[in-house]
Amino acid sequence: MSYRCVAGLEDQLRREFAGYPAEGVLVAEPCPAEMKGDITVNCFRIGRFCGNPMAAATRAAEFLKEHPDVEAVEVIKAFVNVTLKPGALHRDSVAEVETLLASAKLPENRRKRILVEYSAPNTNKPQHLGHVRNNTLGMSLSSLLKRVGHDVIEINLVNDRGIHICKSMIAYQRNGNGETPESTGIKGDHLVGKFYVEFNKMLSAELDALRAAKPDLAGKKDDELFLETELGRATQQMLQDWEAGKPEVRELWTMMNGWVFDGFAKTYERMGIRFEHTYLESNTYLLGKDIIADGLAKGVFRKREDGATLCDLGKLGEKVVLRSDGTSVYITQDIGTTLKKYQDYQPESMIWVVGDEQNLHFQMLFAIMKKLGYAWADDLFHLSYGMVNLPSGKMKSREGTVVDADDLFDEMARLAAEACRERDTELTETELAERGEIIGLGALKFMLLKFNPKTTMLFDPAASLKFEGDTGPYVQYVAARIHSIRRKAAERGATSGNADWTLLGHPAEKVLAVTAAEYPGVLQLAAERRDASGVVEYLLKLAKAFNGFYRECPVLAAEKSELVTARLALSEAVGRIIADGLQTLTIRVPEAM
RNA sequence: GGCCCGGUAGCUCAGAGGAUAGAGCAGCUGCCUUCUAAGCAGUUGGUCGUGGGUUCGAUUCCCGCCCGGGCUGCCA
Repeated sequence: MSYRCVAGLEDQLRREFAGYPAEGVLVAEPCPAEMKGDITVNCFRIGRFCGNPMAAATRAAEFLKEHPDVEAVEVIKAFVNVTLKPGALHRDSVAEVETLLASAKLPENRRKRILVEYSAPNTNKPQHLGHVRNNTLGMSLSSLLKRVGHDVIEINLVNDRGIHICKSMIAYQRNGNGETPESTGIKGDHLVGKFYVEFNKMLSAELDALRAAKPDLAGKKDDELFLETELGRATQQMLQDWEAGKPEVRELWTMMNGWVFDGFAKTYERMGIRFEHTYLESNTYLLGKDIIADGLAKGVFRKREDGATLCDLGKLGEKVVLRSDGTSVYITQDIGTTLKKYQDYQPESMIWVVGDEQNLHFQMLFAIMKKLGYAWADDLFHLSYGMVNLPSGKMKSREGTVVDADDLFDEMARLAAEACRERDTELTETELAERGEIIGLGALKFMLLKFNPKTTMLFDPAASLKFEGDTGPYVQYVAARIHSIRRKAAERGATSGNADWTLLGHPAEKVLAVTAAEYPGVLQLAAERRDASGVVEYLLKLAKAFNGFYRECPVLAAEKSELVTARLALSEAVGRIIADGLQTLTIRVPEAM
């Protein structure tokens, strides 16, 4: 979607200047509010193709002045500010909104099959705000990539085995008294998490006692003393029993993991997440060893004197890929799992949504995959995101300072439902609950997506529970307002058919249309950067432009019926874009607020 | 020590070489018999960490330094 007069200008410049690129370089930008004009053509960008920026601007202004779509042109430095005739402006922006929306799709030859892995929880405790950020980033990125035409496969890789799982199991064995989610009414993941916390308490107590009894150990760290404790040894033994397939351990593990999976399913459902496939680490943790043997034969890896197998990664350093006893390390199974994912789905690109503390790990993983010679290893991407901190500092599971995902959802939904109740006393409890869910969860996701993924963000619960200002509900509110206008228009028999767009020459109408026209470009740029935060910023801008229009230009009370029709058409077009944008971010759109 | 990320208004954050650096919150002023006030209009608030360099032009790119965070295991 582009403005005809700008495309025409580029064609002209191409004829006049031999060096002018075949692919368009001029993008019409919205003209700043304080300047006269609808769109701006920035000729600094094309200066080098046309002599210099000023010459380009002069030539552009000459051409645009004569163009039938153009009402006025003003040149300031190398900026050419163009005032368009309303009919032309709307024709090139919102008049055919379905065409505009469709133009966000990439051409077939640029679409890819992309595997996105995210969430990757452990099954020893419920999910917290950090997971919510991960889940939100992963699902929105997947949705965004699909929106521009890619074939996206969303997968999860659950860490369902290991020493941390055994910790919850040991505590349950000792203190569980046969409790179940059914008998206690506690959501399965929370019940298991309770025993994980209990384990850590018991361990702390034993460590304290140990240090008191043996002063020579007092200076050692908790990790170093783990196997000095009875609890630690029991946990270690349980892990070995699990690996050996000891029936009673496997049985307990299956039961407790089942509880956790039931709990996670509810959390995912509430967020609107559906994975195409969930890999279990208990099935994949042995993968990779055979590849190491191959790599060793090919000379990609080498043996160190002490027997460990390692990979020399130049600037990144050396990475051990097999211990001297021949067992796997973390990266070994990641190598194997990466290959397995490729074999299962043949993606052209793979994305991992994982916290930034694993930046080095992924650099090494990708470097190793390349050294192993896989052609597809050039398109592996770590979507690295920063931690979520609280005003009180970092979240720490052991210190009980985490913000629990389910509790947070409940609180957001409850407050949103309260606000709905104040506005409309007629609503039933069911309706309130539904709206609270849409608005509360929408506000949370929107807030998490507003930040650039890599920034370490601060989550202020008090501020986040407000629904005013640059928030999801602000955008949802515009959707609700538009819906309300449409409903009332329908009641009065007004329609948006055969709109005469030439009537929409009010500055607020033109700004709204110009802003709307930016949407496809915003989606494509966001997808290219693999960062949905641009879409969030854009929706706020569009919603703001609509609110300006809403104030300045009454729709249903316009002076004449033709103007009602045209403004209704503009409102509906904007409503379509807002809904499309929110859905792309996996945020639901309320009909009323 | 080395590598990576960050430092922009009181606070939280946008700004991928371009116009006089933006938004929200907080503060202050107004606006609900008018399509939904979760809204709108206005206003206060800045040596863009710092010192150099490249450029017609630098918050943006390069180098040094300061401050904060992460990583730097035969942990995951």
